[in-house]
Amino acid sequence: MFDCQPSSLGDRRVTLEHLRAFVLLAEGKGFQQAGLQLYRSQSAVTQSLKRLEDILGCKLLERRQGHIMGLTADGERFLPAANEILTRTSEAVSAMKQPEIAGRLLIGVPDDFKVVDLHDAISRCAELNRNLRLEVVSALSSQLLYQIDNSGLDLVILKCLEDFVPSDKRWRSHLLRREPLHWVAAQRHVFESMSEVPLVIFPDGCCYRSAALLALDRNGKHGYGAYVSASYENIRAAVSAGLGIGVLPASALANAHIILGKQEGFPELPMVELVMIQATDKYATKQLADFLSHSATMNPRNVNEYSDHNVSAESPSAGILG
Amino acid sequence: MFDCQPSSLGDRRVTLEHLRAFVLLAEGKGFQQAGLQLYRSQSAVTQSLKRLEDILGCKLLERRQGHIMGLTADGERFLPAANEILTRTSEAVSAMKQPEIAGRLLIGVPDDFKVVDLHDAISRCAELNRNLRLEVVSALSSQLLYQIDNSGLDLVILKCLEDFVPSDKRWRSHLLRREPLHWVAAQRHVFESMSEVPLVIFPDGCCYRSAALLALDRNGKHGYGAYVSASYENIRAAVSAGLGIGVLPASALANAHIILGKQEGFPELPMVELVMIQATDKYATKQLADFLSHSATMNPRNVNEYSDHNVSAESPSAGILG
DNA sequence: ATTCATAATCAGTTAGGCTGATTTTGAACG
DNA sequence: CGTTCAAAATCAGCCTAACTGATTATGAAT
Repeated sequence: MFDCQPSSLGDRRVTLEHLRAFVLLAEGKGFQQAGLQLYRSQSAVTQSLKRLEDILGCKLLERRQGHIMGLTADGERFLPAANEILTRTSEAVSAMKQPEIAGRLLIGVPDDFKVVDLHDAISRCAELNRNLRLEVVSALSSQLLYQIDNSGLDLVILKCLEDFVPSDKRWRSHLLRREPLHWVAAQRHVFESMSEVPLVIFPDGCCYRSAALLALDRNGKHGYGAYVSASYENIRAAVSAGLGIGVLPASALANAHIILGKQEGFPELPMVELVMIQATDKYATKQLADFLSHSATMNPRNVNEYSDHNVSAESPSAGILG
Repeated sequence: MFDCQPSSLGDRRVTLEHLRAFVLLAEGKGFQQAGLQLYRSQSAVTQSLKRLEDILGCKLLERRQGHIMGLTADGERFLPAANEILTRTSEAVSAMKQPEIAGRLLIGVPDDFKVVDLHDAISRCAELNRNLRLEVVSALSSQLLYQIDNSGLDLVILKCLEDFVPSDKRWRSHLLRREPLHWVAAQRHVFESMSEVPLVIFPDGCCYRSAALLALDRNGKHGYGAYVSASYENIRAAVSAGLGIGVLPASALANAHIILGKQEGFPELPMVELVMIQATDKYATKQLADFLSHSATMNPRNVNEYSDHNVSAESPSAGILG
């Protein structure tokens, strides 16, 4: 009965399952869908979240009864922590399931990609394997590929277009993430009406850039770099400021951005992929690859968080404003 | 049946209760004792740990069947992660139980105390309360006390002797930690045989220092600073190197250190306390104080970790001292 | 209004985990 | 060596938290 002793162990009533339910629900797919992923009934998910809310003493989900819902302010506050806890647990457990990773490994990561999550995952891996020495090299995706043979990289993570995924038979590669590429801008533009397209774009060698130029070419249009930067922050800011039309993957959109699609006459862009390549066949390389590919950090769910509060991007929270 | 789907949610079989059992057991108090703290039977704890070990696929505890036991290498690897997960969960949950902390608070922390844990807790608090702006000021404990009135500090954490705990009625204070102070050295020394005592000690203003000098005084001995430093690292190293006799709290001992007690004729030292004082009566100050005092980081269990592997500090290795 | 899609509710069932008793183990004695 | 002791492992039965399935409630869309 007195379940709530103030022991240093925290409130023992919350379980990881509660957090999982919440995190899944926070994606806004609904109770039914969440239940499917948890191998539980819709009813169970409902009760689970209710229990969690009871324990925390606050509502987490905004439910305008009936259809869809968004997160409450409290929910928004709790979500990052819940994700963090689940990620750490998942990583710690899977790290224990295999022998300790030891040795020295060289990792190549793209410097034109949002890599903070990646860095977190790498550092947690090092924490769980104290005898593992990791060295990270950062370069443009296009260059990393060439460096594999020269620089003795063990594991390489790079982004590329679905049309051109490097598939050397010597290497094992894993698809970490896959998402659509979009034309984005601050306001609506009509493709046909533009003679030249002012692009807000990454430097030469970036595959987003080549995809964009190729697509324009095919449609007999000419694009020019109105704003070029290797930093996501800058690119997003430039697009928001209306300096031109950007080319960004779904996860990198700021909420001020508008997607230019068929209606505006823009050609379709290919999917982009984040690929991990095992360049050496050391056992430790394989282990590290396993760790990273299983890491929840690589999960698209954790991707869509930016500096600006990207609250419930797809729920009708607009209602609050109007 | 197929409980182990490789979903991004991790292995759903592990529960926080498993981790709690493990963490408690890792302290080496035994299954019975752990059960008591968990309000469970010894049998339940045994089964819980067994299940965890089954799931992880490795043994965590070294059990020389019958009596006491230590951690296996795997257990050693898992413990920090388990602690981290429990700490974060506990903090996140208790943070949600109260309204968000907002505002700007000034915290004073002692710079002559091992404060990394404290810093971690503070930064996690800031993460859970994005509208809270925390500013940390570091100073000697003795100085912090005087600064309360001048510097507008909201919350002050300082160490002091049990004999002199500042207890102004205007302030609410919490005891965070309490532990014995010891004379320590690299080898055995006999108190009586020393004319002057070479001390490895913190600078003037440190309460360990005053406690030591007072104790020597009462016994008609004279001490001098053979090595003075404000850094714990330096102090420990100097003691290990045999430069003199140190005065350290239990949690700050390196494992090469020997405690000099009654047998050697050394006088008893007072207990030292880590005290937190609410200097302003803002609501946010109270909330922050609650957060920090409930934080598992403040738990003595998490304290005893130093650079050198301080494995099983109080298991039968105590025999070394006696 | 009707339909549809979804979430909430409720009662009955189930299974995971707990308890309490018992057995096993190893250490400490004489 | 056998005895005693303390602590962990094992086991069978039980209990409760949580799940299921059916039903109801709700709001949006037509």
